[in-house]
Amino acid sequence: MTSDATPDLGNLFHAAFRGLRRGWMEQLSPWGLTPHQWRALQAAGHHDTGLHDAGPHDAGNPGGGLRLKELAERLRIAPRSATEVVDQLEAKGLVVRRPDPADRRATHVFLTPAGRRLHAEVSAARREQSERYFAALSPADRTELARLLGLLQATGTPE
Amino acid sequence: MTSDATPDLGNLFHAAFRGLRRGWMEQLSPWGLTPHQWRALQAAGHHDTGLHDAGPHDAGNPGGGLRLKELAERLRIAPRSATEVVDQLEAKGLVVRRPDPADRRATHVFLTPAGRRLHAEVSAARREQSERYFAALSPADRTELARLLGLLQATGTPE
DNA sequence: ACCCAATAGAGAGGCTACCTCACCATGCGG
DNA sequence: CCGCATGGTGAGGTAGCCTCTCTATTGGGT
Repeated sequence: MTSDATPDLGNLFHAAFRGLRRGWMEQLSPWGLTPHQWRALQAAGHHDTGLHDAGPHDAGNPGGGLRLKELAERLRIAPRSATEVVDQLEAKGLVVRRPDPADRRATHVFLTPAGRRLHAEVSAARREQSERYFAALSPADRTELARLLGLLQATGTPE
Repeated sequence: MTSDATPDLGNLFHAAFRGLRRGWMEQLSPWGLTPHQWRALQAAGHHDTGLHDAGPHDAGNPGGGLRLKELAERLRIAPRSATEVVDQLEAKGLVVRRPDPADRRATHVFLTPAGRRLHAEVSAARREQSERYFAALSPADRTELARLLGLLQATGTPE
């Protein structure tokens, strides 16, 4: 290539990330989830898990409900596309739609027990795979990497 | 969630990488290139740049010639899909197809002068953007990051 | 020298994940 | 009660990828 004097962090980053992502996608397929479906499930689960019954500060947001609009924003897709992802997850029995009692225009997405279970399973598997991937690094190196990535994320993700 | 108990390098990695990639894709659009088109151009240019950039001294063995099959392998797409990408690049006047004189079944892809110029431009712009992205890190940190990514790439990318 | 499986590329057709535009029901300030 | 904004979705389009199939070639075995 051009020069190894300039390691080109961008390329390195890309190459390294690809290894992680490939394993990640292979991880998903046994469960029949596409990356986006997983992300949606995760987004819905993020509201659901642990925050359940949290209540008052989430006005009219009963525990696991994520509006489709919000979901679209999180996945950075058009609202219409969020409808599709939710359709798919609903067809798989992983989530359900429930009307927002406070705003009857809005629909909330809830994880079903199956959805919650699968979310937990995939989370665990993903963590384990991630663990395996980063096993090449010593604990000190991992800490260091986390620090550096944190720096990048802080400046690189304005929002 | 468990996000602060377990730093979860995977997530961190993903988040940080996304910042880089977003900028990268925005970088491409002014030139009317999709990420895949750029990757294909780069793959073709990889054969071309630096090796034979000035001289068509061996028109027989294509200095810039990349078989579509090879291109497909590099982009990790089906051979048929490589045809499409090359079609697009050819329509833009960035590459040309030329038959392999040694194997008349094969077709080689060459960068046109315009393609070579654009490749250089985008490379420079990308490097600059990358530079800006990693500006959050001190030189020492960058070296460190490069080392860590190198470790990951080595083990995480078997091929 | 020939035949036949293997290979390179491309045509046809299909799938999926996105998008935009139009539409309906609802909410809310006048 | 009206008019406009907002949440979700039906309809329809596009881009990128796939597999299946076809043609032209190549090269090894007999």
